[in-house]
Amino acid sequence: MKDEDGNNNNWFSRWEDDLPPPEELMPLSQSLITPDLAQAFQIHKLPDPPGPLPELSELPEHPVQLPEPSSPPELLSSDEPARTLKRPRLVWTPQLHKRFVDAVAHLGIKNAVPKTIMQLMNVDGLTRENVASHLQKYRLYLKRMQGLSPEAQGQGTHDHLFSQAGHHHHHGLVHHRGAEDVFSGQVGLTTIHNAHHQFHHHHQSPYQSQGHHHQQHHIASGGVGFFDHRFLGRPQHHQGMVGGRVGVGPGGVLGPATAAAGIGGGVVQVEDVEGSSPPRKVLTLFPTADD
DNA sequence: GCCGGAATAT
DNA sequence: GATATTCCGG
Repeated sequence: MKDEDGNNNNWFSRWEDDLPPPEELMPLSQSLITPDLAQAFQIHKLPDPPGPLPELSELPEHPVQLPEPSSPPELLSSDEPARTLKRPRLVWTPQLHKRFVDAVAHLGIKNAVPKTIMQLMNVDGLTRENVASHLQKYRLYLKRMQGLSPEAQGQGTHDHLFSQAGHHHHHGLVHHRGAEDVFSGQVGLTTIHNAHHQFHHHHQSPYQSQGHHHQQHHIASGGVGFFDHRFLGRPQHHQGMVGGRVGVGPGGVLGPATAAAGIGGGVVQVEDVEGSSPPRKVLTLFPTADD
């Protein structure tokens, strides 16, 4: 136990120092235990044992996987479907939310319905109900945005991310009123250009390989023109029933079923990045891997 | 019966 | 407050 007072502590002392800022990177497999459980046990952070902890730098290309509970603490026979088990609450991490927003943006308002969004998001284990619930909240968020000055919108002075991703624990003098630190995705920061389907990222898709559906959208930020009108009238382009079934019905603890959908179509996303004198833009293919 | 959306519950 | 579940109309 040599402690050199400063920076030569063992991992135990500095394990959280090494944690990259949430804004930097965030593994898509965040909850090792269910939020409920964590809450019930009043666990806020779970010190990962010194072992193979989720690699932050090893983000796979895209097939997003929802963290699945290995199994409820209770007994779970290896052959019991346990169709009465409840799946843990979904935690909408910024990454997931971004996928959601991207999906919604790419679908027209006409197609931006739970099922379609869910399919586009292509997240393993994500249910239609999950999306529906989130969508409901998202719409409320948008509605509140409507009545705000354009400044206030992009002005996400504090781009709060809800979920337990960027937990601040400051209680003091931050009195907010109105909708400031609510949803705040990069909704107001992201510009989506329509691009021709140039790329074809195909990953393993055990379930389906749908063709490409390319939707073109222009989402400008800063303007009051949210994705409102452009939302209101989109040529539909249904891809028909994709057989993408991600696992589990009721309570089915879906394993690491890597359900990936071949999201064809290359929609390029352009976002402004600050930090340098000349703001630069970054292109991202739709099925953002770097989210 | 499936789905979407709002209301309501946890 | 966030997410889930229920309810109801289409």
